[in-house]
Amino acid sequence: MSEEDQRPPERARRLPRAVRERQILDAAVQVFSRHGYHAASMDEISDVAGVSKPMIYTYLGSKEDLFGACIRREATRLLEAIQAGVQPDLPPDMQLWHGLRSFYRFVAEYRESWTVLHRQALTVGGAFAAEITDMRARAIQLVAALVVSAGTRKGVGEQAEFSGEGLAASLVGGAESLADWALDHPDISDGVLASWLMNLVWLGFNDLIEGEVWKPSE
Amino acid sequence: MSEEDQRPPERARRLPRAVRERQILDAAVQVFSRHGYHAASMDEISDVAGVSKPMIYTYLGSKEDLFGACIRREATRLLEAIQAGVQPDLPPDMQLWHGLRSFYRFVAEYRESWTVLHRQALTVGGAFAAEITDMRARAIQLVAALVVSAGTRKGVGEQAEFSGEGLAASLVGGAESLADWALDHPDISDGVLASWLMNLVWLGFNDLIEGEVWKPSE
DNA sequence: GCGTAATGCTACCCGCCAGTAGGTAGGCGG
DNA sequence: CCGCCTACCTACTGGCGGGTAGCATTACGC
Repeated sequence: MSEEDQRPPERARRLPRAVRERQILDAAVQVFSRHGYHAASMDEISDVAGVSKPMIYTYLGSKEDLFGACIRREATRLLEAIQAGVQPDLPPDMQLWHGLRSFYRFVAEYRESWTVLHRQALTVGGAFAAEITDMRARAIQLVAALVVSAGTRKGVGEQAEFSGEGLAASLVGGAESLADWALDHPDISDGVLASWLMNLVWLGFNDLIEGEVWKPSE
Repeated sequence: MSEEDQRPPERARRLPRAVRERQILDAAVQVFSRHGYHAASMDEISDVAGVSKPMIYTYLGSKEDLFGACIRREATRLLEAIQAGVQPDLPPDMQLWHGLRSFYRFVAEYRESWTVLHRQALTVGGAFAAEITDMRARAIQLVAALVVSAGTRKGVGEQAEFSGEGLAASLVGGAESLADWALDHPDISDGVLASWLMNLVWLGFNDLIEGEVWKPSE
């Protein structure tokens, strides 16, 4: 055996900073999504990224900074994915339909991003929890606006049984929960998932069991 | 100043084991709900409980054991609270209504229990996540049974647009999410919360914006 | 070639925290 | 008043993991 064979197994060497940063962020999202913020170790992240630990610190700062960078990148991805799918000039139900489809497509494709944002981010006390809560609140406001616009279009104001924000909160939560459920049922398409939710919230059980069906109006 | 004044501030002494265990569990739930499993320290728990650390280990075992004990106690409490409220011989919508009310009453009264069960338990990998997921799955199955019974009663089978389990998952998720939302709006009564959700899932937006209202059939 | 800056590493420090060793004190039967 | 058990404590250890000091190596401009 010559010493030539002894070269270590092809660890990519001397890459530009931007590329390394992306590798690190990818690894971090993966590890954070598996273990959560506190149980994740910088050593494991550096390992998965194929990079030594000091690199992470020189490029992206402390563990908290790194987590923040992950959260912000994935949150941006998610919001952009949804906004790319929605068309503002459609009627409310069709807007909701497209938003939901984009959302479920995103969750299926980037399940680790979703896990970090949904499950792990809230468990880190302080600034991040606030940031995530804020983002979620904005999503709820958005849906609430949709709901209220659907309502006022028909001339219905606020009543005791009809709070836009409360309804939007349940709807968003229902969508999120169905996303979690779908993680364990990967064979169900985003269209079907969105369809279930549309039928539930737009028609309600009462109409569903009468045989009515909501369908996207071409 | 006599030495009499120097006695340490009345830390209750020589209590029977059962009482101490309850104190410890109460403290643990409180601390876990604030910081999550990993960020919570046994020192803080022992401090809050008014007990030294070795007591916890002799009475309740390791940190993981302690967390398990918390989870199981609170889960039992929650399930019993809900089952106490529900009456099996009522029609499906009224069963759901009573279950929801009990649920929201519980969350309002024991918000720390709810936080531990809902937010923190999933972040501990391994056996607990599975345990919680199982419990949640049972809840979903229960609701699914309710939904399907409401459906078959009307002669509706499974269709592409109507999956009992998927619908139940979104419903349970919506209920949980609304519970979280309600934690920030403590002035809203459990009845109102349950009412919103009933109107959403039983009637749907389409009927709601037409002015229809679901009310408990007393 | 040759400085210089960017890329990248090994090897360490140190604080925090789960878990424990070993001892004290109060009640209780005799 | 004497053993003895149970309740309870102070004070420690061992290691895990965030963070860093200091050095090696390559690219690149001139």
